[in-house]
Amino acid sequence: MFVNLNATPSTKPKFLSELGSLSQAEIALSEFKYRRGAEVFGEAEPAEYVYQVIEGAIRSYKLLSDGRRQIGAFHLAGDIFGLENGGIHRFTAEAIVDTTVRLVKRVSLAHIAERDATVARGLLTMTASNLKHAEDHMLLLGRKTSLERVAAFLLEMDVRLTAAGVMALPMSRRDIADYLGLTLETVSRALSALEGQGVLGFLGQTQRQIVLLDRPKLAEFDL
Amino acid sequence: MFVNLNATPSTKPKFLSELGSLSQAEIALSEFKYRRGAEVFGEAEPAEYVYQVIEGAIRSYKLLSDGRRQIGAFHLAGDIFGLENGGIHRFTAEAIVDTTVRLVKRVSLAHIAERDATVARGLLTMTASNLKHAEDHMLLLGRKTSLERVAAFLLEMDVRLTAAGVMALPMSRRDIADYLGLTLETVSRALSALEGQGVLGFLGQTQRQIVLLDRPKLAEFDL
DNA sequence: CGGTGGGTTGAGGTATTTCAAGGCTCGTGG
DNA sequence: CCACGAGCCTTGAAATACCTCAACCCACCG
Repeated sequence: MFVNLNATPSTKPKFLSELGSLSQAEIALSEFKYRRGAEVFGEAEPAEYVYQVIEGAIRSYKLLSDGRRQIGAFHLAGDIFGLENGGIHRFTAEAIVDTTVRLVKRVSLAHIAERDATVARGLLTMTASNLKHAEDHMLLLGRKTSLERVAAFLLEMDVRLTAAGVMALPMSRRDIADYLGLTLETVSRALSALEGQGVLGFLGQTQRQIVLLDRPKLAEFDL
Repeated sequence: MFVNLNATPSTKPKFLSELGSLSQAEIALSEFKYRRGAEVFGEAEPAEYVYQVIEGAIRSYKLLSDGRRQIGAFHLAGDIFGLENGGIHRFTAEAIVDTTVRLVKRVSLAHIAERDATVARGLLTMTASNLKHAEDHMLLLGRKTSLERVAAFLLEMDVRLTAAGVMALPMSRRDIADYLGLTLETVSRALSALEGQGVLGFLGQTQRQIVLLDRPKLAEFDL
């Protein structure tokens, strides 16, 4: 669709080594670029590739027939996404900002896993780690208050993308809201509340750069 | 703790064949019985066994420090649970009613998967199917209304345990509520509403036996 | 510059929770 | 055999956390 591609068969199968430290088998690798907002793949589409974010950020989500959206995960630099055991994608994936991904053909991966137990174990480990994330997120969505959700979100992102003391969020308030099962206003209010309590501060006026001033206090909100 | 055990080393490794049609390797198998309310394993405990429900029902859940509970799944006859890739349980599992389980030592399973690709694939398939369930449940918890959640729950249970036209739920309203991220009163009201609309009816006065009178109409509530 | 895409904040509305009362079933013990 | 309490469920009324609607601000961009 908007697949603003930029085919660049890479020569080093570095991707594999990320995928759970695998063998050095040769696999067709390419890099693609997606523009902000572009769809990488759609829910229920056959899964032809597995992806790794090189730079940028991806959201993967499900939609209800009336447009309600639930984001299941954000994928940041280094993350692998689009891995499906059955051959069908169960989320739609979109670039949040301009994003570069590396990709491998799913079938060739399955092929390799067939004879290489290390690769097979890597696939299992990745699936299990996605499962753990989903399980924790169920608890958040089912039982946590808005403040607790936002605090948990900040703590999660802090680990994943704070550099030089500041966390630069690629996603909008709406994205955060759809990840946390809230509205964007509620997210905004929770962030303001945390700012008011001196737990965090904003940098620049775009409000996407956050400095965590009091991590221990923030952690108290995340039960 | 309450492990009301009833050790009975089984002789037929039928368990394996359930686990994704695997090989016929010999594995130590046992059956255990848990009384209603008994804990099978606790969250964060080392995972020594993998379990299969023979008869009865299990709930697995997470707790917040203040007691809020989120049930991640119900395990009914035939279901396998407690499978962890890392060696630690991420849920507490309890018997909802008197329950018989079969169990295998986790390590021996991992051992077998090491050399038998079929077993390894079975583990991956199971993990992936747990993941799919969790992903769908995130959408439910994050974005569906109480009526939609209850409708989805009934449809899920209908597939899994309706016999002779009636669905006999093993779990209480509180369990359902903690599965759906609601309160027990809200669940009760939603069920009453569906009954009022002629979508379902109750059998007996324990209210745990449900007859689905209008499946298509019920499905309309599940977006 | 005007418009568009965020973001914040206020006011009011509402779905769901909380609190409370009452009913039914079942097991236990007098 | 009946009384009693515990567990479970339903229903009503009141409270509230979050949502909706709306106004406004700011940055960015053609």
